[in-house]
Amino acid sequence: MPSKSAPITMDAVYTAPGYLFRRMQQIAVAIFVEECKAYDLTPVQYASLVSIRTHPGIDATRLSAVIAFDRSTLGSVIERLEAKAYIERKPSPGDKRTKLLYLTKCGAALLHDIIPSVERAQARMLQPLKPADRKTLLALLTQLVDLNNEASRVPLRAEDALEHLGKSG
Amino acid sequence: MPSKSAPITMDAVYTAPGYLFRRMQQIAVAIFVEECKAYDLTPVQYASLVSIRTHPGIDATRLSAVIAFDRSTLGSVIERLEAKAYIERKPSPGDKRTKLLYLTKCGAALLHDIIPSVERAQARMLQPLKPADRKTLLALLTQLVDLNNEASRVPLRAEDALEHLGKSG
DNA sequence: TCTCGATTGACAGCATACTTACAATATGGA
DNA sequence: TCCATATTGTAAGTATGCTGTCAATCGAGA
Repeated sequence: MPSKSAPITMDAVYTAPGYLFRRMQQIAVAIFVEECKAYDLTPVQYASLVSIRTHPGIDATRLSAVIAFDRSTLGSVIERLEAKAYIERKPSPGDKRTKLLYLTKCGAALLHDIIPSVERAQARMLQPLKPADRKTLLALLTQLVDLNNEASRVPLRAEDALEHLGKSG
Repeated sequence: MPSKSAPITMDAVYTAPGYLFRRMQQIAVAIFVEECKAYDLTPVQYASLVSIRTHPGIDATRLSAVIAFDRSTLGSVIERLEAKAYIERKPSPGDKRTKLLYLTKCGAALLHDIIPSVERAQARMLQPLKPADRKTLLALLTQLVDLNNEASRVPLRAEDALEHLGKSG
């Protein structure tokens, strides 16, 4: 029975998974922003651009499902990307409510140019670990994120992206 | 069957460490908030309370170093904790600039009561993994966060907390 | 066809998380 | 002592990330 130490020490924080996930996310964003400084693009904006490129003509709601990103927040992200002329919003011919998203030439060029920086950032995040440990961590994290998908407020729904192609198939 | 895959697929996002860290952080916060719903306390507020309890009379700047939390953001966190009467701010006798932070009786009681919920939340985050994998993931993550400490905008400085006890040593 | 429930984008509001800037204060060296 | 420099809390501004709500619109069933 440790009588000298306080009933609750900082270990209750430092060793908690939630704290480590928060710290790691902070670090990951800091590294990403630093590597991509020249392009003034955030991780979320990058993920949005990649998704729109992969699914041209996707609407905002489906995009939010594809990157597991809150629908409300995504509105302002799209706004900023449109302001920077990286994407275009066009009214849907079939549905007056939705606006379809497309990459502009400028956005496609940016995406092409930024890839080396993004890859450098992703590599830097794991660099302190031994190569074998990097693989292990990524595998466990992929597994955990997948198995916990429904626990998040905005579960990933990758298959939603296909719906705008037609719902027959 | 859709057309051929685009030059950049969503894998560029889904398999990136940064994306996995962001997802896992989202999930962790969602689980924490859900488990602690009855107490209306966020993860950051919880970490702040534990730190103030461990280091009574700490000031805001040092607190930010102890939980690796941005100094500016911490201001509003402290404000909210004070508004809920969980902590008190008292002017420092020696330094007119700083305000010292103390847990109130109400705050101490809350901290005592919320612990089971917090532990349930932390357990739930890793629950989908096998016990051995949980240990591995935590160990690798702890290592990675520590080795990447300087990469974050607000590096953890746990030893800073001791300074308010006197700088003679 | 008409109406009810669901969907969509927009908005307001709260809580992190960061940047820069600023005034008040403290500290160390000339 | 005086002054340059540093620290502290605060604030404004930007960007996630979530909760609600709302009007417009759509779709399905009576």
